[in-house]
Parts: sequence; structure tokens; C-alpha cells
Amino acid sequence: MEQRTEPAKAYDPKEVEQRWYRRWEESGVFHAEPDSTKAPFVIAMPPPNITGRAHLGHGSTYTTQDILVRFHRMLGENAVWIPGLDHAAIATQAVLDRELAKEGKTRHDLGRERFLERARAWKDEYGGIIDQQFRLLGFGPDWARERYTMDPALSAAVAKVFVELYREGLIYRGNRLVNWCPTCASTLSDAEVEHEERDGTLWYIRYPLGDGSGEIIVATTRPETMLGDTAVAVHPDDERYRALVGKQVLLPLQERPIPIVADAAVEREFGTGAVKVTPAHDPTDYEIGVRHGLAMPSVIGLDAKMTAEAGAAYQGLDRDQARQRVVADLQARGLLVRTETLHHAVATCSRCGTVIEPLLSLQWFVTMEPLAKPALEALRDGRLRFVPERHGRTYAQWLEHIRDWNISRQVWWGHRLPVWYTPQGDVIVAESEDEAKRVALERHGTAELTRDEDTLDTWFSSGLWPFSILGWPKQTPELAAWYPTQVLVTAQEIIFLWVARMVMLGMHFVDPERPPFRDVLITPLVFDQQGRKMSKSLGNSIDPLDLIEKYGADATRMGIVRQMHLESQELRFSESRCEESRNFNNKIWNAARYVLALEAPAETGLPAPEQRTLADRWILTRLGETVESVTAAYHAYEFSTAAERLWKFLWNEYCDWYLEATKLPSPGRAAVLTTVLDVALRLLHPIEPFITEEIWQLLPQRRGDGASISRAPWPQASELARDDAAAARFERLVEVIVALRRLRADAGIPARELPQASLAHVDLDAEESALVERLARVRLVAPAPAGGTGLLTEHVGDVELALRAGADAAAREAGRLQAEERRLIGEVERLEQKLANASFALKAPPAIVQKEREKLAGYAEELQRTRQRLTEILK
RNA sequence: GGGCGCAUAGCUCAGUGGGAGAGCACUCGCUUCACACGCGAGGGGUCGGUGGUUCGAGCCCACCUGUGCCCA
Repeated sequence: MEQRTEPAKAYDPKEVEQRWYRRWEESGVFHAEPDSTKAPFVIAMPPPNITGRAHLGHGSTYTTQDILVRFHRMLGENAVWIPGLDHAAIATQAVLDRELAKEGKTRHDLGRERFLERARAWKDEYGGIIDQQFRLLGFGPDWARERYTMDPALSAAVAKVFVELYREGLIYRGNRLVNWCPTCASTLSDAEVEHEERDGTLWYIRYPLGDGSGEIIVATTRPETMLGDTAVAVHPDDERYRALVGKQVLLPLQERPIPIVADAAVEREFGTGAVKVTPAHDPTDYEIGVRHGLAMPSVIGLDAKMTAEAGAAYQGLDRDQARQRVVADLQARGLLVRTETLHHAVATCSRCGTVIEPLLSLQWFVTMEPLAKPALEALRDGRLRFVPERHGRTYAQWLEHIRDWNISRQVWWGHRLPVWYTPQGDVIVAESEDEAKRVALERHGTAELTRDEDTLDTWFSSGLWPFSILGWPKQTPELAAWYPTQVLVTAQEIIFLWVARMVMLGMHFVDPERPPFRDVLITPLVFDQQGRKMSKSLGNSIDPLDLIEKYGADATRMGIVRQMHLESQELRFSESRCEESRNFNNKIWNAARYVLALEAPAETGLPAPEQRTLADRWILTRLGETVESVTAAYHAYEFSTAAERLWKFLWNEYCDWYLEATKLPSPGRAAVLTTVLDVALRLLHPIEPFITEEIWQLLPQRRGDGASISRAPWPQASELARDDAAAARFERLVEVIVALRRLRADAGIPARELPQASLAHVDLDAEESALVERLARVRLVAPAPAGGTGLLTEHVGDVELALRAGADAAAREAGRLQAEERRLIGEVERLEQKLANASFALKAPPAIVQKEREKLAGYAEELQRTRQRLTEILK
């Protein structure tokens, strides 16, 4: 940029954005060190999956973080945003399985070690794509500090946490009913199961009593599970079945006797009020089974096929085929009474959508209750704050009813459980294999160990994220300086999966007093124009990269931010917001071109107060107010408000009025124009980093100074001179100008003509008259143009305006005045009634009553003037 | 079934007790010396329904209707 050429007429974001991102990264503007005297401002970036690609959810959540970090950096804090990647066990394994399938192989053909090698290679090749996409979006994390959940240090933290929880008795192995996804071939935690409403069938089946004295009819949505029934249950208070409790029924098809038990978990209104109990394949039935000491035969296996326990006739059928066979067999025996359609919730895998099969299995669990307690307390006493606040209730509710966390996954890619077994079946839990061998030798006299095949739930490692990225369990300077972090920004769908677990683990392992972040900011979910949630499976997601291609990264960010309202829980994305934002950027780019083409200011400082024009005083006053409200909005996380204020200021005040006003030269105009631009660009920089940097560097104030706007100080309103009286006077002139323009337009006066106009009841100095003449495109004359046909009049407060126009304009104007008269009559009547109301005068605050009186007087006067003008114009 | 939202101009949405707003779209006029990705002027709404609280309700309360998210 040595050679300063005339800036292009239309702003070209692509070139500017690439150039600046490279320079920022090279010059280290995003980098921070912990040994700072400044207050820390730290955000741990939610690590995207290595399989992830940028989508609009990132657009909102990560833009928010980028804005916060840039804002706090400019406030003078030691701001750092620590990025990372998540190994995403199940998602990554699914990708690799698909690749292998194309080669006609499965991972079992490769074996575990070769499969893991391949996974690591895949990560090296594709795992960083999303980082590059984040760069295109202008995100500025401290890339040098990027962490990955499978880094050796982070993996060591995972092992340590597992071992310690085990030693404390908070991790146990148990044979429990778990959520099994037959497609992923793994268990899932409760949080990874979704409930989908579907239409299903409810089958009514006859179960004959064992003594032949009758029957009981049960209703079920899953007839195939009857092969594993070990009881029939009714509600203890249900009169219909009271006499049957304790009797036996003969389970059809299996011909085995099972008891009728009474249990309060049974819903009397469901079906017949009698239900079959299959403890090994249904969560509610499992609990009934535990309470009544029932047997729990597993009739469905890990492959979702019927086991030997289901009987020879059914073994090997998958669960859907088994359902058909069972129904047919029941029908053949006359045991099927009837069917109904039933709309009910079906548990599905959140990753692949397959219907979950609950089944009994030996798995590792974390006892959550003791961990949940401090996490709840932190919310209740305000050490942890959700924004919007209502999300805190969701968090609390989950913690209050917390269930143990199934952490073992039957996948290969991930952190393998730090658990070994001796040939005798002794369990050794240790942080490393060497350690395990040592312990085994010492305690059991053998070093011959087999490691548990399972890996840990990915959320187990992400639960350590805010401290594992800072080096924990080592006492690093980063951990000392930057923990706890300030704010976590994420989406509501992972409050349980991730946020709550970070709080629990952080408070358990690092700081029992302070949660890993003070604020949790939940950004809205992104929906399409039809109101459907954007998702890959629906194919309705918008690629932010396409938006960047069309409008630039700044406009993409601005477009998102303007739609992202703090309290909303949904963002119905409209691409036109991005297009408008591109137009906005073009607008300020051209404003800057104009400003920079003016004569260079002799001094970069503002002109002395007595040398400032009325317009100067007005824009500086407006700027001060903008600094205040925008700063407050950023502090309150109300970025859409900040964007809206800046938009209005730059376009509707700076460009539409001040910039036009400076077309009448004044000695200080260049200094004021550039000063205002400098401040406004700094306010805008967190949202639109590129264009603000590009223009800011061209300002005369910046010549010879290589520093980035990212490191510029945040503007202070107190540094700006305010002059409320001047601002009010300028605004009155604006109203006069607008009124004159309207008269011009109504009169159909061609743009190039300068009609005569006059103003009464106002004293304008030369500067002000020139302003009105230029911006309203009139020639001011005194006294008023002679009355008669074609003279249009208007008033702005006390100021009377008159404009000389053609005769045909009068009729149109008369029509408009009549409409105005009707409106004013309505207003006057409304206020007269209000003030005549005795209880209003009595009960409303005096200030309000006074205000209403003044309003009435104002309307009455306006009405009177309007009528007067009407009679004049109709003469 | 439980919890949490939303319903304001054709569209997307601001507006948490005292004269209904923005952007886009629409109409009219402009090659006005930064910008047609622009400039100027305008039209457009019984604020989902019913009832209540209040001197006063788009805003507070109850119920209803529609719609969405989370949990079970």
C-alpha cells in the first residue's frame, strides 16, 4: 500500500479480507500471554468436531465469541480466545466406516490398530478444514494455543480424571439397562437419545390365566418383546384387576407362567390398564423388574436380532421381522384382540436416527449426584449465570433429576478406558499401562493384562475442556492466570451434554468454589425461512462460505448479528440481511472515499469549539450518545442492538446529514469527519473487523502507525464534547428541510429547479440558511413569497414555511391538509376525553397529566394552523 | 405428560404501563460533483382471540387458538 491509488468505487471485500487476515495472524494480534498486568478475558472455544464444517450455527455462536474477545481486547483487557478440536468419536468412526464400506471392507478387516492409524491420518488431512473456514469468517482465536481432545496432554487429563473418580468410588461398572444404537453398534448416554413423535400401532393381546379361570388383556406397542416378558403389571389401586394380583398368567407363545404384579408405575388410562413387563428391554419395565425381583431375559441382542432366549422359532430374526411373526402367531391362535393407531414417542439415536434398543449390558457409569450438587449451588447463589436466564432453569431441572452417566462406548476411535483385567478377572484402573502392570504385579502377581475394549464417551473429554486446554493437571501459568474463564458461548442443545458436565467436573477437580466460567451465553437456534430447524439431514442449511462469497465476511457477520436477538430462542435466518449489510458496507466505504478525498486536515485534532459549525456540534453530540449506547449494548451481550445503533448512526446521521452538510466547506470539516469516522469504526470493529481495519488504516490520524485497530483503545464518551442545545437546533433545521422537501415533492417541482421559499419565526445565520438552501434545494427569500395560488405553506413547531409552487399543486396540497385536519381532530378529541376523565387527573402521576396537557395544546395549535392554511390555499 | 418460547405492516423482526417502529418489498420522483449495493418523498397495521387488572394495556394477569424448542 505504498502507492496510494484512488480507492475503488464499489467495496471489494474479498481482497481486503484475505490481506488483513494474513497480516493479523502474522503480527500476532490474536495472541496473548498469561503474564499480564491486565485483567484477563478468556473464552474457551467450544471445540468443533474434526468432521465438522462451518454452518450458520457456528456463524452465530462463534461470531458472538469473536465480538466479545475483540471488544474486551479493545477495552484494554488481556483477551484470549482458545481454539480447539474435538475428536468426535462416533461421528468420525461413522465417516471412516463409510469410507471403508466403499472399499468393501469393515473396520474389523483392518483391526483396531490399523483402523486407528487411518483415523489419525484422516484427522491430519481433513480435521483442520473448519479452522480455515473460521479464518474466512474473520474469527480471531489465539491459533498458537489450539488444542485437540486427543493431544497427549489432554488424554492424560482424561485418564487422571477417570482414575480419580474411580478411586473416589464415583465410577463403577454395572450390568444396567442402557440405550443401544444397533447402527452405531454402541451404547449412548440418556442425553444422546432423542424422542421422536411417531404414529405407531397399539396391539391388544390376550394373556390367559394360568388356572384357566379367564384372561387378562394387555396393550403394547412392541409385541416382539413379549417373548421376554416376566410379569404382567397393573396399578395397585385399580379395582378392575385387584382380584387378579398375585395370580399367574401363561405367557403365550412361550407357554411359561409369569406373575401378575401391582406397581404404581403403571398408567391406568393406558390401553387396558394392564401392561406386559419386559425388564430387559424397557426402562420402566426394568424398574418394575428390580422392584419385584423379576428375571430379566434378553431376547434381543446387540445386533438387534432375536436371541436364543426368544425361542427357536424366533431366534435370528431382526426385531421388525420378529414383530410380524409374533403378531401373526398370536393372530393364528386367536390371542390378538384388536389394534389401535397410537401417536407416541419413540427413542432414537441423536446421531443416526435409528430406533434405540434398550438392553441389559455391562458398562461403566459415573455416579452423578455428588457432582451435581455443587453445580446446582453455583447456579442458585449466582456464581454461575445463564443468559438468557431461563436456560438456568433447564440446567437446574436436569441436575435435580440427574441419572448416572453411562460413559463406555463400543467404538474404537477415542480415549480407551484406562482399565485392565488380569486373567483372573481382577480389575486394575491406572493412568498408564506401565502403572497398571506394576499394580497388577504387586497385588495379583501377574503382569499379563488385557485392556478393556471400550472407549470413553466423547463428552467425557470435552467435559474437561476449560481446564485441560490450560494444561491441567499441571499447574501452568495459563491455568493460574486464566481459570476460571469469563464466558462460555454455546447452543441450548448441549446444556446437558456439555455445559453441565464442565461445571460438575471443573468444580470437582479444579476449583470447588468457582465454576469454569461466570456466564453461559446461549445463542439462538438457526431456522430456515419456513421455520424448520436448519440441519444437514433436512438439507436446508445455508453454507456461510456461500454467503461470504456473495457478500463478504463482514456483511455475513453483520447479517447474522442483526438477526440474533439476545432473548430469542430462534433465529429465522433471512439472507437479505446479509445483502443489506453488504450495501451498508458499500455505503460506509464510499463515505470514507469522500472523506479521504477532502483536503487533509491541518491538524488531526478537532477544531476549537468556537470554530465548530452547528453541524459539527450536532454530529459530535450524536457520536457521544452512540458511544454510550453501543458500549452498553456490547456489555449486555445485546449485539443486535449495538449493530442497529451503529447502522443508524453511520447511515442516517453521519452519511445522510453530516456528510451532506459538510459539502458546504468549513475549516474544520475534514478533522471532524475523520475523527467521527475513527470513533465509529472502532465501535463497529468487533462486528465487522475487516472493513473497519481497511478504512481505519487510511485515516490521516493513522499515517505512519502500523498498529491494528484491533489493539486500538475503546472510545470513551467522556472524551467527546457534547452540546445539547446545538444538537436540538440542528435537529429543528432537519425537520424544516424535510418539510420543504416534502412540499417540493408534493408540488412536483423538478429536481434541478430551485423554488423560492421563506421561513418565518426563526432567525437563521448565514451558515444555517446556506444549509437549508443546499439540502432542501430552495432559494430562501425574505420576506415571504407573495401569497395567492400556488403558495404552499407548512410549519415546523413555530417556524412557518412557505414555498412557491405551480398552481396545480394547490389542489393536491389541499387534499393532504384535509387529511391532516382529520387526524388532528382525532388526536385533540382523544386527549380532551382523557383529560376530562376525573380519575385520570386524580390517579395518574402529575408529570404525566402535565405532559398530556402540553400534547393537547400542541395538537390544538397545529390544528388551528392547518385550518388557517387550508382557508388560505382554498381562497 | 412436564418445562420454556413465539404470535406486531406483504416478509424478517425491534418495541416490558402514557402519542404504533425499522429494514426489505411496494408507489412516485431523481445520471443532485462519496455511493443506483444509491438519493429524495410517500402508501401500508382492529399489535392472534376472549376476559380481567389499571385513570390508561402491543406491553401486566387468566383462559383459548395456532406454532416451535427442550425434557420424560
